[in-house]
Amino acid sequence: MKNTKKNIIKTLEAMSSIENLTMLAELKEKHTPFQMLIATILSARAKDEVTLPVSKELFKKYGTPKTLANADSRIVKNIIKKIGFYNTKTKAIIATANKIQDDFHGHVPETLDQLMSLPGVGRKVANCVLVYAFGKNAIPVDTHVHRISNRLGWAKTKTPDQTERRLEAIIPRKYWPLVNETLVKYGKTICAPISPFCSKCTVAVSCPRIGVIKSR
DNA sequence: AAAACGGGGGC
DNA sequence: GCCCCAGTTTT
Repeated sequence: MKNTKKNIIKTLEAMSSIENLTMLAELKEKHTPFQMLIATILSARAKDEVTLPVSKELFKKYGTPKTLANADSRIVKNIIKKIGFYNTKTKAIIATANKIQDDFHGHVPETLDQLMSLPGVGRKVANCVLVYAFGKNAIPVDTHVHRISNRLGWAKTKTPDQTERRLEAIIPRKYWPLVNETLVKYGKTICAPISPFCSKCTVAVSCPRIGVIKSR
């Protein structure tokens, strides 16, 4: 099957049959943009089942830029310890809270460049905040999106950055926010990194199986 | 381009 | 006990 825009949209719709929301889509319901930002920073290379409860626990004490900016790093470190990379992440989220206070009047910025200027925020986290916290058009590319895009032949790329450019070129803007949500859900369940459940994949017919890229 | 950061969950 | 996990920063 050729990678026309119509076919890609059809494939995305076919993959969206999975009913569970991603962690970020779930968090969106009851959390502020600042809390979405912090939870997204914390989620890097960590599992949702750990990140979710830890984030909620953190927000009980430090749920605003003001409170987190002035937090005791030892207490924060202890709360988020289970996530891993906790030294780095503690420093990052406190510094980010301070920068939001000092440079952005206490509000999470809404542009990609400004978000990426925050400590601990790279392109993926910034794009996630744009999509999940502010409802803007962007395509956050994590390992799931990168892996599946390459398996399906939508992209033949080495880096997530290249994948993002490619997807933005071949997918109409109005579908951009769906790409991350759909592919992450699909990647967690069917199109797994190591042993994908191809027998249960509803879009296998569209999958050229151009090699199986490494999990990381 | 490669290394460092990391505890917890799954098997 | 070993491997993996919604990346980012530093070397």
